[in-house]
Amino acid sequence: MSFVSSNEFVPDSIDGQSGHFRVLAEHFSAFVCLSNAEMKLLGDLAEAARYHPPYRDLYVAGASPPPPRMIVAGWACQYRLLPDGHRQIISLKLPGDLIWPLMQVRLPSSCAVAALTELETVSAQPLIEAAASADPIHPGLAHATRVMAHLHDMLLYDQIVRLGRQTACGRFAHLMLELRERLGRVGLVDSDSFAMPLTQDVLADVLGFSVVHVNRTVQQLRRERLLDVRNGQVVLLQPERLQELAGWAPLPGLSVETKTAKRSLATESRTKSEH
Amino acid sequence: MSFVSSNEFVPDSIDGQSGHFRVLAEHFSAFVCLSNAEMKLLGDLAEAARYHPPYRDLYVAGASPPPPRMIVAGWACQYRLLPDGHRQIISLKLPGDLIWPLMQVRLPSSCAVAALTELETVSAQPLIEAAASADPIHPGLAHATRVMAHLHDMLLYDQIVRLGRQTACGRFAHLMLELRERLGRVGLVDSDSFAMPLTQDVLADVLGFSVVHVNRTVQQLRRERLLDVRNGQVVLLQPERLQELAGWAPLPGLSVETKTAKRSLATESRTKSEH
DNA sequence: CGCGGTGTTGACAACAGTCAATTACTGTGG
DNA sequence: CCACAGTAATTGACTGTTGTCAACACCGCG
Repeated sequence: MSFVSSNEFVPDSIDGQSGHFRVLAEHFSAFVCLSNAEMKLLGDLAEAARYHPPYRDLYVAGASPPPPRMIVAGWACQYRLLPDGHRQIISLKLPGDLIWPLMQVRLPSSCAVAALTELETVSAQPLIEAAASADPIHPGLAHATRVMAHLHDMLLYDQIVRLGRQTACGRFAHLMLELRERLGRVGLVDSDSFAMPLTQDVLADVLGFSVVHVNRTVQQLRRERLLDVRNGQVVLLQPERLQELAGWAPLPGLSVETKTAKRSLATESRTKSEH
Repeated sequence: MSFVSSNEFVPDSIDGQSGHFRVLAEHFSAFVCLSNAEMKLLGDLAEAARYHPPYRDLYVAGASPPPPRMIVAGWACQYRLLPDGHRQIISLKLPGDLIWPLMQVRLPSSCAVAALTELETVSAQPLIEAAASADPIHPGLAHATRVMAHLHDMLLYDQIVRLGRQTACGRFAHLMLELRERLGRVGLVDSDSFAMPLTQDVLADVLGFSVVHVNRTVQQLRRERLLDVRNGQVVLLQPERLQELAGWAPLPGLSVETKTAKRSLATESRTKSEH
């Protein structure tokens, strides 16, 4: 899988096939130790990448779900259009991500999926089948795929918290921290810096802002020397302060459990007198 | 299952056991036709309801997930607390809903779960097992459970769109329409009116508002005679106008497919010149 | 009767969207 | 090499929305 096969239907190969395998291998290895047979399966998948041009819909809301695929290069998103013309991006899909998380049942989704950049995907059918099986041939792939599905849900929760309860800067910082973590799992982060091929227009639809306000927020974070976003490159200048600003907490169960004081709803004392 | 068994650990029985069975049966029947054996299984489950007092945590974020349970009476919610003391409710859990949607793998969730009212739940273990099995003994239960999991994801998408891109009134109206639909599936809606046992404080944390703004929004909708919320009872006065206001679209695949003009991201023309 | 929780209201300030214009960057063709 | 067009980023002015604070009304309950 280290050779680059002829790719006649791949106008601009974003990355070599070996890069595709690397993404898959790194992403799965982040959750589980794979056997040689499982590695080989990923290698086989990586050889049959399919190209998708940028800004093209991969799935239209309400349609019958196509066979599942996994991104090996490029970014995509899941989004919804409102009658008034507004768009909300539900989630960003990065290399290593499954495009349709819905694996339990083949029902149409209320969200469309579109490529945000040039995109290359491979079939995820074997992974889905492994994860659905009670006694899978490839237990490592099965487990990792289930973990990824769980992580997808956690990301949706994060997105809800961002949109519902965070300030502009906190929202932006939180998203950048999420991207660093996710891209880090597939080896696309280099010392708190990573490529983010999103226009401010797209960022606005992720964060629930107007384009202008995305810009204002970037300016402010830049002025305060917390992070820099420029030419599709993000640099986290002060990750610790960003985490504080964003109320960032690492996902439980993946890294070490943080023993921060957990306040329950019952004992919640968000009363007026507290301030 | 029509008799009411002695319930010593149920201080205030919200509803008889037969009511519990009714909720389960109606919810599953909304998606699939159940066999007699499957009905019997639900009946057995309904007899062993467990009581939870209001405003008590059922699950603390980061903890190891307990065995899955399904609500048969009362409301609960999944929520997250931020370091600054703010709370965001991720999703509301109504009668018929699974409390932990995460069925693929037993990993800790980043969100806590709390009862919002007096609550009664039954074990959902048989349902989870059926849904996980490739060749389940109870195919109806299996399929319905998978559909519910899918619906849970769709609800998260709706929540994201509400928080990200809808106006205050639209947000509120959208939530009320969602509740009508969900409660309608378990027979808890009576001609566009239903019980909603939520304080405005809780609504604020669902909708990402301040309490004051929830109140303002309710007032406005009431003034415009679109809906009325009073004493824990919601009345949708003009459902059609509310749907328009909320940009409401029925979920694809469940009811008839609406053939509204779908605009793709690629052909999107939300340009400046359009206005 | 007083108390605590909830709902309601008004005043004010902070935040965020809209509009419109300008600048920066890119690739194209001459 | 430059002019040009098109996209993206940036900025300022203004408006509308939403949060905060503070006070008050209502209600069930002891």
